[in-house]
Amino acid sequence: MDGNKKISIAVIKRLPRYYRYITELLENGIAKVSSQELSRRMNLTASQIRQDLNCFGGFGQQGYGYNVEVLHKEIASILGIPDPFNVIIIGAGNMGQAIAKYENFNKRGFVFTGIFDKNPNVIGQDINGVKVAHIDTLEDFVKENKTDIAVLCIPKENAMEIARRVAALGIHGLWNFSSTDLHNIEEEFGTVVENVHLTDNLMVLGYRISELRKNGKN
Amino acid sequence: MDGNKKISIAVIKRLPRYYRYITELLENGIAKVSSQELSRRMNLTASQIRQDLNCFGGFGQQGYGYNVEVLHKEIASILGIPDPFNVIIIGAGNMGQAIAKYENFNKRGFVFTGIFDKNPNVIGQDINGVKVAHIDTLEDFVKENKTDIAVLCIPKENAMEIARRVAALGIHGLWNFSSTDLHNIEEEFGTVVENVHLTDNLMVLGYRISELRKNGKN
DNA sequence: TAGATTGTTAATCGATTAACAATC
DNA sequence: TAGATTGTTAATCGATTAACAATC
Repeated sequence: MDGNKKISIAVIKRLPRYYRYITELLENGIAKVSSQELSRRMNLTASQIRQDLNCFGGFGQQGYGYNVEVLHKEIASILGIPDPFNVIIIGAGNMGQAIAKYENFNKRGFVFTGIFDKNPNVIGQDINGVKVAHIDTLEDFVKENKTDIAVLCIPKENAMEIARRVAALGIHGLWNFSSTDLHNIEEEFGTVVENVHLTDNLMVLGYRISELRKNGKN
Repeated sequence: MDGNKKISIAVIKRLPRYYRYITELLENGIAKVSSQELSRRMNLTASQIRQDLNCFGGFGQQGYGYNVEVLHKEIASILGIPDPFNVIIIGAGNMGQAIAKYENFNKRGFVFTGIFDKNPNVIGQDINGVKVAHIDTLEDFVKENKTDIAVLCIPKENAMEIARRVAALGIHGLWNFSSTDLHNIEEEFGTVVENVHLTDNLMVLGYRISELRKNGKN
């Protein structure tokens, strides 16, 4: 009765990208798109696009293709954009501040509601309309303000402790920028964790450059 | 004669994570580790660890396991850590500055050498020991200073133009933070591109939270 | 109706896991 | 030598691609 056919993470990771392309088509006033046309633009196979979209429903029409407006609305709804997530940031250092000021998140249904730190020098400072609060006021804040996601922009040494504190408050999503893995948080608290291991990603780039030079050059 | 068995990207993406764990073992003075012990710590199968490491060589020893110091050195070498990459940043906005100030990159062999912008208000400003230069001086800078990687921290509207400009200068790696795909750059210039689509990643988190609430709660 | 394009099943490909012989 | 654990081959699993009947 619940139709849970468990969609694979590979498909889910492609959704935001579909959303970007469909939004662009919509903004350019393009009314319909076929899987073939979209495959050309996105550099995917048409087959994969049809498979992916069909995980969520038959949004297309045989002989016609996909109505861009319909598809845009459907993907937005799948991604939960219609009702926004409230986001707090833990750590008002360089990365925390950069995220707080990043305007794109708003457009995608993420609302920045609070930022916390333990450093007295930044507490009270205004960042994108929100005052940095002391980390010890976190619990009170979350009790009074619906909070969906906490962004961890803190050194890895404190990451685990803060993650447990945040998860214990019933916050359902953790966006982890501290370069460490948050073991057992998902299992223990049922909190969802997404990691942004920037250094890891940069190292992959480094590896690929080395390969390129080894193979391409000589 | 070149032993190019083409290592899959899935394996390469795990390398930095292996490196983190091995570094930790090394710092804790642990001399040896078996694939089983590592699998427990990293939450991977021992089989996968052995397969992965064997793509690059037989670093272990039957009946013993892996010598941590050896393994650390080998992975570092695979990732090109021994000889550093010079990195410039294009765009001195919030994200560009956060990256410029991020200390972890240094430890992993990435050296911040320049930062460029077109906004007169930030040009000349000192960021982590480097002065923001005008984007028009980019070409001269690269001619005089070996540059391996350019980080794009600019709005998506300018991303493609700047990417082509950077690639045309012979810079081999592009780390793209502008939320757009840099079509054809790899093919046309032979430049390696790694994308950090932060908003995409955040949207995946949003999706997973929605699923959690739908399935877990009722 | 004829043409186009989806939705969906089947075939292929690649990545992960299991098993075990080699060997320290 | 006996025990442990790798390196490596084979089996399994899952994701992508191809094919085509359904249908607009």
